Amino acid sequence: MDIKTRIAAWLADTLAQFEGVSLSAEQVRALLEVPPDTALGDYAFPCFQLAKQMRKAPPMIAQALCEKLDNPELATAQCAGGYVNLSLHRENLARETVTAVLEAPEAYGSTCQGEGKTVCLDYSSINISKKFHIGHLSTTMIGHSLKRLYDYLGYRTVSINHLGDWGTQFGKLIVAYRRWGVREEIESGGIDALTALYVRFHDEAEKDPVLEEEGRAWFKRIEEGDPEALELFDWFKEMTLRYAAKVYDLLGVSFDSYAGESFYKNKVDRVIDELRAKHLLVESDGAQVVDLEAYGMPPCLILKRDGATIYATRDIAAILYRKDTYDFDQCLYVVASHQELHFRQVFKVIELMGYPWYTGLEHVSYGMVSYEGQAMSTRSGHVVHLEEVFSRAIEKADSIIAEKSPGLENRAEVARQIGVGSVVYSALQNNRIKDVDFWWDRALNFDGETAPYVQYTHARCCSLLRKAPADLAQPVWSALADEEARMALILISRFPDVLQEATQRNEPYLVTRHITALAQAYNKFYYEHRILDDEPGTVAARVRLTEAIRDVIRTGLFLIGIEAPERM
RNA sequence: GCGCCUGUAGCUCAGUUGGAUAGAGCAACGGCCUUCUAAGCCGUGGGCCAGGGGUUCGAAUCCCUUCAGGCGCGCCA
Repeated sequence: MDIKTRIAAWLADTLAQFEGVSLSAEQVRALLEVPPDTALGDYAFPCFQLAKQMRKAPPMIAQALCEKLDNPELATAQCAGGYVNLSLHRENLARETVTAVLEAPEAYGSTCQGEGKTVCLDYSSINISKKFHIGHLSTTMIGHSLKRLYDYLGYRTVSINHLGDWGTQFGKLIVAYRRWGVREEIESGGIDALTALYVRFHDEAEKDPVLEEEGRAWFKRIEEGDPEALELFDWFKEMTLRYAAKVYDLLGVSFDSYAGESFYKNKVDRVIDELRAKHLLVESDGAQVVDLEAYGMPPCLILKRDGATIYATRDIAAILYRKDTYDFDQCLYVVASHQELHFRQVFKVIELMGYPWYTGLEHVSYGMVSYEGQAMSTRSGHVVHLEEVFSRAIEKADSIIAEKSPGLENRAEVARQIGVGSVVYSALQNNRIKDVDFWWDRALNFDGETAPYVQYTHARCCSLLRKAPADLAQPVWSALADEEARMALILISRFPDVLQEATQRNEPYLVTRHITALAQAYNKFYYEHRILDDEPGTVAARVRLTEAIRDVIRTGLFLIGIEAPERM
C-alpha cells in the first residue's frame, strides 16, 4: 500500500471518531490535494466539505482533526485555515518510495486493473500517397503513448492504422499516372513522385474538367475489381506503406492492424441491412440518412444519392467489425477536433442501433496544426514535412554533441534519440485540445522544458551511477530529509497517480510534465548536494535515490514514446 | 445563421475539476564550473486570468452575456 493510501486510511479512521461524519478511506484519498507551497506540507486535506455534515466551520474542524491525528511514523499535521496540512515522516517517505521503485524498476506505477479488458486505439491513420507532415505527429504520438499507458496498466490493446485507402482520389491518381507518370521514375521517386502527380492532377484539372470525370471512372474500375486499376492501386498503397514504415521505425511506433477503409468496402451491406431492419434509415433528398434531429444534430448520411457509401457508413462498419473481432471495452479515436460532429453522429447511430456498449466509444480529439499562422496545404506547398523536422532536430543534436561530448561512442544513435525525442516531446507537452502553430525556432529549442532536458537529467543520473561505489553501504534514509530530496521523493511517490489520471483523461501530457518536474527536482538536488562524497550511509541513500529517479524518468519517457540515452 | 472548442506574464503553456499569496519554460537582464555531465543551477523584472453581469463562506475554474480567434454544419475524409 502506498503512502498516500495509508495517509487516507489513517485520516478516515480519525474522522470516524467524530459524530456525523462518514467518509471512506477512498473518498478521503480523492480529496487529498497538494498544497500550493511545498513548505506547507506534502498533502493537504480540505475540511470544507465536512462543514455541512458536522455543522461546524472548516477551520474548527481542521483544528479538531489536527489534535486527534497522532501517528508520527506516518506524518505530522498542522491546521491552517480550513486545511489540515500533512508533512510526511521524511525517513519513512525516503525508504518506502525509493524501495518501491527499486523493487520493480520496470513496473513502478503499473497495475493489473485492465486485466480482461481490451482497448482499441485508432490513430495515425494515414492517407495513401501522402507524406507525413507536422500535423500527423499529434495523432501518431498521442495514440502511441496511450497504447503504452494502457498496456502498462494491464489492458490488452489493439492499435489500428485506419488507412485512408478508398475514394475517388485514387482514381485521380491513376489518371495522373497514366498521363504523365513513368513507372521507373515513380518507383525510384517514391512518395514524393506520387505527391507530385497528385498536385499536377489538381493543377491540370482546373483547366480541363474532363480529368475529374476520368478520375471518377477509374475509381469505379477499382471498385469493380478491374485488374489494371487494382494493380496500380495496390502499387501506390505498397509504396506508401514502405515509406510510412521508415517514419514509424524512427518513432518506434507499430500497429496491430492496418485495416483501413478499403477493408470495410464489403462490410457495409450489413450496416445498411441492419439500419433498414431497425427502421433507422430514411430517405432525404434522394440519399439515405439516419435522422438525428431529436439529438440536436444534422442527419448522418449513410448512402449517397448514387447509392454509394460514405465514410460514416464505413466507420460504422468498422466499429461493428472491431466489436466482433476484438470485443473491445473501449475504442478510442485519436483524430483531430474538426471531426467532432462526425464522431458524435456515428456514435449516436450505434446507440440507436441498440448496442449498449456505445459508451465505450470515444473521440480523443486534438487541436488543429498550422504553420507560421497559416493552415497547411500539400497542394500549395505550405507544409512542414515530418522528415525535415526530424532531420533538422537530429542535425542540431549532433552538432551539440560534437561540441559538448566529442568522444561519444554511439553519437549518431544518440543524436537521433535526442532529435526525435525533442519533436515528440513538443507533441505531448500540452493539453490535446490546444491548437498548435508550428515555428522552426520553437521546434528546435533544446532548453528548459524539452526532451533533451529530461534526457540530459537521465544521462546525468546514469553517469553518476557509473561512478558510484560497487559495494554500497546500508542506506541511511534520514540523509534524504533535505528539501531538495523531499521534492524529488514526493514526485516519485505521485507517479502512479499521474499514470492513472493520464489514462483516465487520455492525456499523455500529464506524464510529460510530471517527469519534467522530476528532472527539475533532481537537478536542484544534484546542485545542492555532493552525492558521492559523504558518509557511506548518506552516499548509499543518495545513490539509491538517483537510481530511483533514473528509473522513473526512463519509464515516463518510454510511456510517451521517447528514448532515454545513457550518455549524451 | 446555428453548434462545438479556445482566450491566463512579451511568447508557448500549467493551474490537482469550486479552495490557501495564480505557477513553469522561452525570450531579456545579472550571477554560478581547479569537485559527481553548465543540454545544468540561482536571482531580477514581468498579471484587470479577454470585457461585463451573476451564483456563495470562497470563482481563472460554475451560469448568463458581449468581444476575439479556431473548427464544423449531407452526397470529401
